[in-house]
Amino acid sequence: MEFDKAAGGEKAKAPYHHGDLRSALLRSAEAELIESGIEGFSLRAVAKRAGVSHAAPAHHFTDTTGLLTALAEIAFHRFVATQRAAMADAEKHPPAQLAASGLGYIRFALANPALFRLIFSSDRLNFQDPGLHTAAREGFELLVSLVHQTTGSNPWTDETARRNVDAAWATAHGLADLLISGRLTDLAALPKDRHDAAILAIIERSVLMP
Amino acid sequence: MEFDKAAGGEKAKAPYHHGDLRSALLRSAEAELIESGIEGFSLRAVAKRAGVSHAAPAHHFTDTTGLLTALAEIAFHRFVATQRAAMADAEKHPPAQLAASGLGYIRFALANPALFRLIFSSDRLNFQDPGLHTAAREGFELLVSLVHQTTGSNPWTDETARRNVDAAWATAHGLADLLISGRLTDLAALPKDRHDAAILAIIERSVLMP
DNA sequence: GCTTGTATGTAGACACTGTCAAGACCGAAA
DNA sequence: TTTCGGTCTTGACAGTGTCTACATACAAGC
Repeated sequence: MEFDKAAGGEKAKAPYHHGDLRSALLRSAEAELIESGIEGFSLRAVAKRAGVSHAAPAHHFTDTTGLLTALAEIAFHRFVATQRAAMADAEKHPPAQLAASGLGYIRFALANPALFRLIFSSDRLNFQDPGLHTAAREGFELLVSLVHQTTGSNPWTDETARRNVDAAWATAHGLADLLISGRLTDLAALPKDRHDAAILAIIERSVLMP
Repeated sequence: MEFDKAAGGEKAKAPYHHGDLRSALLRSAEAELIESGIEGFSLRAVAKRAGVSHAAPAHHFTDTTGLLTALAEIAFHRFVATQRAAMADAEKHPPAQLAASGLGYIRFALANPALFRLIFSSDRLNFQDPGLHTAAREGFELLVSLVHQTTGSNPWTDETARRNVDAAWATAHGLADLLISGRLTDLAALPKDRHDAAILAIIERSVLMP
């Protein structure tokens, strides 16, 4: 059983009150998701991994949906952070930034397939949840602003620009989803530089410049 | 496909031997999948819907994976058939045929979101199964041949052509997956003709002509 | 006509699952 | 000290997949 160092510095004997069970459960939930997939995900396994009673997760997150929703919120933040990191490594003019964000999108999926599946293909998430809703919106707004800068048209008002958003999103998303399900094997097998170059090329042509 | 054989209506008294339980179970499985989603899918619910004992499905399909794999095989055939139907309605020159197949791809997803999710996002399928493997390959080969005809290069041998396959597939797949998860709401809200036109335009630019 | 074999289903049991209600524990406010 | 609210455990319940043993029906072989 694993226990993180609490602020009190207690050891050996587990105290009745965990101290930071909420985040420990989220960590266990991610590990379980990676190991068993969404369809094999089990609240009780999460509890066991955290070394806690079987009903503890429900106490913190109401039910399975609650726990997965909280985890999805975290995942979304990491997802957007990965996109921003890829952007930081790219040239600073808009088209390159847009393509780089797509590359980050795909990198996150490849590095975290279970989390990617969770946030995009699970029917056990509550998108009414304000935290998850905001986190998801953050990613969308990044994409919109990148398309805006790249094409010079505002997707919030211009329909052609909005179609460019759809196209860029779909291209990156399709590549990500097909890659993690093992369906673009030869693209996946390319060495990193050619792999990235191929992806960037595909994403770039998805947006039509005016 | 192999669904309806004996269109015999429901009898009042069920005989011990159902007669065509295998296909009845597949029909029930599809209905259950639509109603409960993959994550809520239950063998026992399928059995109950078919009016049969709880262990009957396992007898025909070994386990849950077996039943879902058999259903996925049927779904793949319908999926490819929908693509071919869309192609039949389109102009007969290659680029239009390729784009139309993508439109069919997306139409199937919108009409059968549960089946689409099953064949593309489930970890409960056995792709080693010959039937499923063949069915899946059929769709891929259709795409490859369309890209071949459109660009004049053979994707099986030419790498650039292969990247065009990746791009076309990813674009259609991304649009499909995002649409059925309700993420491209304004594209989805367009009237049918403009909806189709927008999709065709996005798919067309995904493939780079030589 | 029989018997027998084999498909096709059923019935029961087991270890799991999520969720609910009730209680045990602990820190701190009163 | 007493009380109280939040944290966590315990026990129960119905529902799950899958295993085993058993029941039924149909079509051969004699």
